[in-house]
Amino acid sequence: MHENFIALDVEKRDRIINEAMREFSVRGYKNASTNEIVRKAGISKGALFHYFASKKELFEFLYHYGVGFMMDAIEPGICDMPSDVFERWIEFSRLKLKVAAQHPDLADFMQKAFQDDAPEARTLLKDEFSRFADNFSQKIYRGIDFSKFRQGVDVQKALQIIWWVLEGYALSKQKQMVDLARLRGEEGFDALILEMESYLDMLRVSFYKEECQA
Amino acid sequence: MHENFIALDVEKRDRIINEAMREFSVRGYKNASTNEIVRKAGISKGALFHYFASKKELFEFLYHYGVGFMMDAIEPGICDMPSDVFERWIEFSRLKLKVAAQHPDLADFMQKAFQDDAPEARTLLKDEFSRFADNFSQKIYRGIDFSKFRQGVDVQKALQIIWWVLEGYALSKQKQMVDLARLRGEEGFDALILEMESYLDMLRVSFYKEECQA
DNA sequence: AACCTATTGACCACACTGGTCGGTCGTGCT
DNA sequence: AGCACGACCGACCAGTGTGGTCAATAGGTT
Repeated sequence: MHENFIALDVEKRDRIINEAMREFSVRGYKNASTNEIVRKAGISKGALFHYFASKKELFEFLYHYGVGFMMDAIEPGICDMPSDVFERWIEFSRLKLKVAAQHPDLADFMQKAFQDDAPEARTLLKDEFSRFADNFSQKIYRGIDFSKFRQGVDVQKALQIIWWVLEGYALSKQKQMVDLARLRGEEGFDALILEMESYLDMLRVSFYKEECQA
Repeated sequence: MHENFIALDVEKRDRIINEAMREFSVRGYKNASTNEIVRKAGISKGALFHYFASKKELFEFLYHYGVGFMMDAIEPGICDMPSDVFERWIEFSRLKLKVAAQHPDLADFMQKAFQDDAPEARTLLKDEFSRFADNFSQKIYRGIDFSKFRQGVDVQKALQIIWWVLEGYALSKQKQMVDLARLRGEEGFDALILEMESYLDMLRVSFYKEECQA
């Protein structure tokens, strides 16, 4: 269907993808305006509908593209994850935050698209994402070394707390992340990850047996 | 300005307030439709513009009303808060969650209204909310008993963690809260608060000196 | 020249907007 | 009864923005 589009110059194609994703994520499927997309992407209305038969098809392409992108970005990094929850989840968060910092439009789009309630946006593609998410949640929860936890600690609750702290940190630094990634690249980003680890270290002391806190 | 509206039958007035808040919160200021509001509230178009001179004025009324409501709901409960962070913040969360469970439209509206980027929605009223928020953050942070924390614990980070856990819990149970509040009232709600406390207890053990964990 | 394809942007019918206004109706006063 | 009043109604308005179309064009290749 989208041979025309795929054959496009990479720069132009990426510009269209980015602007379209941004528009969809900011205004939702229904209120997203194709006029606005073509204006921001610097192409003509006709061109957009030359590449994609309809708004819906554009959305579906973006969704498919987004899932694929996320897969490629995260999958290789989580093949063999350590059995230590902290190490594992920090690594996972690092990967996730890196994508979110380097491709904020794409990350926003995927998040919002998943919870968009316009019927046109609620297509079979959700299944695609679900499979992808299930795959991940397996890799995230399967094979954690529970023996490191102190006796008397409710492990399920401990995991939940660790997760909330990771999410909380990520959320609180979201905007900073994007700016930092743009201005300073790796190093500024790594400093934030380090700070995130310092929060988790406090939990490690709390939840792990003393001999497991190395 | 809104004497007509205020003089209205309470039931009708609340219906309009609720539906209007819901519409604004789900679609944002700009995309909210007065047609939809009157339809859902079961009044005529003429009536709405009889009560409020314009869409903007309706929004401002709702905002003002919302701030007042929150004040009345939370203020009395946080006058004399305990110096123990856990007790204090649990109580605060309880109050906040209760409002959110019993008046979800209002809670959503206040949250979304504050971050709406339509210029009409970014009025001086933000100041009103800011003052209200400052007032709260004082009551929340001022006079906490830091002496209970173990030596070597970074208190600022500990507070942050506690906060993230409270937020995380609230977010994860959001939908459940609304249903539970509607179906079972107090008791179901209290069970959730109890569960929330159990998470915090784990942190109390971690962060507090042993003699302060009673 | 002739042909081809990618691209343009003026244009379409239409959906829907916030707001208006002539009119209806119930109520209370004279 | 006649009258005035004000709450309320909903058809209607001009305006805006929509997704999508299509004749015209630009630019390259033969």
